[in-house]
Amino acid sequence: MAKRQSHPETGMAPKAEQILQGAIEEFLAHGFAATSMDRVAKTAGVSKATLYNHFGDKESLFSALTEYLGEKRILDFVIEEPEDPAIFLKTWATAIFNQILNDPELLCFLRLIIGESGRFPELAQAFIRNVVKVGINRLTKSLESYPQLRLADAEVTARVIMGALLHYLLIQEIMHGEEIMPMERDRYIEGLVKLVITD
Amino acid sequence: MAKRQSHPETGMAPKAEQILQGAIEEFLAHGFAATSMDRVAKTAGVSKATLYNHFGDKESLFSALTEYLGEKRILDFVIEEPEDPAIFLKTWATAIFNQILNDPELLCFLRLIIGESGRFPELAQAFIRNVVKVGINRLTKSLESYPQLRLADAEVTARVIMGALLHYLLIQEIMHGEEIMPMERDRYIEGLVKLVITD
DNA sequence: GTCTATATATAGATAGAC
DNA sequence: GTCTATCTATATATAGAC
Repeated sequence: MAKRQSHPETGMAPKAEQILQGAIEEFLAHGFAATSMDRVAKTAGVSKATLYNHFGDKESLFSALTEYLGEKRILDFVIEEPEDPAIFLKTWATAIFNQILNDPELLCFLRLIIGESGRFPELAQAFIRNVVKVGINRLTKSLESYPQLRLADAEVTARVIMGALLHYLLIQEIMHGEEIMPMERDRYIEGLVKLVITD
Repeated sequence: MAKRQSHPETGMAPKAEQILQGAIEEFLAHGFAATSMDRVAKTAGVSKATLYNHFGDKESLFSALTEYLGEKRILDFVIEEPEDPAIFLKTWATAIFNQILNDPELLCFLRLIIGESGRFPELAQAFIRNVVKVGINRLTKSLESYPQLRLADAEVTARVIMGALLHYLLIQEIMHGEEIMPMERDRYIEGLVKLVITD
């Protein structure tokens, strides 16, 4: 019987997983350039040589990390689609807000991937392909399943809704604007739903 | 008669202005941590000592830079408000899109201020106070001047519209998603306007 | 595979001449 | 005020023992 050498879910060697966890903590907190490999090694509890042995260099480690986090956090929300589109929208928005706002790691990941999109355009594009596009396509399909909404352009509507979500997260949470431009979550969701529901 | 020692508009010493221009180029391209003071000095065409003489340290230089850029780029658009709100919205959105999309420096500034909002929360907050909040307040006022829109919540509507704008800029331009999720600007504006205009 | 110790480059910041 | 030259710390990355 062989010894277990890889994680049953991620298929990763235990040491690699351990390194990645340390790397996530450091990179999410400080960004790419301000994170040193010394600190990653220390946080992960391994030596620097081990770190370099598993991931060739700093950029490769960072790529592996964003890939890992991008795959875990899919915005591909599947919720029931009740008859009333207003209820659907409110339920959907509330669920996705709660999920993201209770996941500070995801908020930091968003900041990171945006902030590094100049140096690492391919990573930002992977995020768009695997997360943003999937989520918007799913929402577009859902919107299209409600013909009574009489939407002129479902995809644009889906993008606007995602944009509203993003705006809230970016201003209130990521950029620390809560006290400067306070806005209650329920009021925001309510207003957004009413904007989409034309009656 | 005294020699002219400061810029007539910014009130800055010529050398300080020169340094700032070099700093803008470097910081916008590489972010805070990845930008070295050596490179800033070289790009600005001064020695490192001169640089430190004008701006005490790297963080102070960065703060001065974000303040400078934040004051120049106010999203406080004042356009005429025609009778038809649909025309107003379309004109407003088109103008602001054109302004921002033709200003790559502003796009990089957005990326920068978001990316560094972890290390420099106060700078992000200053940006929100001086740029985002002002712009949203102005738009809210404009929306309120059209009672025929019968908006349930003008401020939320203004935020959603700004969010739609931001989403487009972020996905298409800043994160290089143009080829992955193509979307024509006019189609997007059209759809956004139709969403707000309930008829 | 994992460690300690180290090589080499470059960072932020300053001293001292002019 | 501005420069050249330099200090000190720390960065990425690797060599070599085990």
